[in-house]
Amino acid sequence: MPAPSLQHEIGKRRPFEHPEEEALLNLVRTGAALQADFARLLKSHGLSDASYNVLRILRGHAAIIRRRAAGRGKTGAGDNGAAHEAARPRGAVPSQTIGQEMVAHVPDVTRLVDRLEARALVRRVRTEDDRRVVLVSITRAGLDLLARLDKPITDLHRRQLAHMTRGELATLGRLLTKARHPPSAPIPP
Amino acid sequence: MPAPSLQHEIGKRRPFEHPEEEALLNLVRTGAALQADFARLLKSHGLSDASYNVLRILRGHAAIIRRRAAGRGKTGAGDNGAAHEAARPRGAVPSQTIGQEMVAHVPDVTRLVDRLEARALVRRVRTEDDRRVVLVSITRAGLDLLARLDKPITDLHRRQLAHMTRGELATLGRLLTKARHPPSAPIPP
DNA sequence: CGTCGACTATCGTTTCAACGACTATTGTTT
DNA sequence: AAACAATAGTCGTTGAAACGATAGTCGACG
Repeated sequence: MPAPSLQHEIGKRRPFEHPEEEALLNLVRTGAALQADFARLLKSHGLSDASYNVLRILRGHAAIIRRRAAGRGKTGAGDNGAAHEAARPRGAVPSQTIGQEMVAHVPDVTRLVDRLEARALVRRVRTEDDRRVVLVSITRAGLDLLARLDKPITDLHRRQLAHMTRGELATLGRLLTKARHPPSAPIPP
Repeated sequence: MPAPSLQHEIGKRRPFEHPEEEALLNLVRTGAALQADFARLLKSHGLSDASYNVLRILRGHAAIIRRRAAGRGKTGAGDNGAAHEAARPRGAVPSQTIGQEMVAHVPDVTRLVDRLEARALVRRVRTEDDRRVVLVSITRAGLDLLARLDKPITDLHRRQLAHMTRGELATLGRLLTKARHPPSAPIPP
């Protein structure tokens, strides 16, 4: 069965006037469809897209600390080397950093962290240095949840595009990156 | 300036293990970024993505009626031929149809139509035939709003992908369509 | 040393989406 | 014809996103 045309798919009665419009709609729809499956998987574990993103960021920073410590040898330098998650969490990042690294700009990290903290997936700690900032770090429970999600997510991703060849994926990636980065400045507000 | 790699863009520290994962993330992110500009344009006119979609659907159905009437000659057959928007609206569709034709599945068309009706962009009418169904049709104000949006939207779309060649757009479109339609059944619930 | 300006995070509020329960109406079955 | 199931839409409620205003804190500067 050949793939149905986009025009037919959305019940459009007139063909597209410009190839840019068709490609754009195609791109947005495809992205949304693929992400919908992803979001459904997350929701089955009680996570939204944004909250999952926060957890991933926090795990990433925790991993940095862990790698650095490992590189310096078993005995941690400077921060000392408590074996398990200490009261002073390693890999804690200010809320602001979370907001910057998120895929979708979320103007209210506080509420997001609130909900995660209520479920004990993250932890909040105030620093002595700068009492304005609140450091957020992922807890053991949060790491466990992510670990449980890793395999299903990888499987889903690979399954979603399993029917594409390596060459197609490479071409697609190249074109997407180019599409996202116009030579001129991004669209003005 | 070469396009920055996706890996660097999201602050990822490890390269992607599988090309599928990278392509997928790239696809989702690109679609979201492009749609964000679109949503911003809509919002500047007080419309959300979903409400715009509803209006487009209604206009599409109104256009069908208009085209049919024109094909049959000036004197409309069956539905009669009032010149301007009559009290009994042409091109009215049940709410259920709207829900089916929308790009994103919205489980509550009622509220969506509520808000549009409150702004006099659509109109609700009950049929005599089946008193359960509510027919929705677009008003003159709704058509005007859409008309005002048409050009900016087309411009935006073309601008967003203006730096791609025809060949690239064609290839991108083909790969996207293939990506969205795996040979196997879609991802199960 | 006190004040001003910039910054960080939180909170109040409004708006919207999602899920489910519920009412009204139609067609079907016996 | 009466009971039944199926359908179309509405409504209540919960949860989350968006926007703006606010309080607390730090650094610089007079």
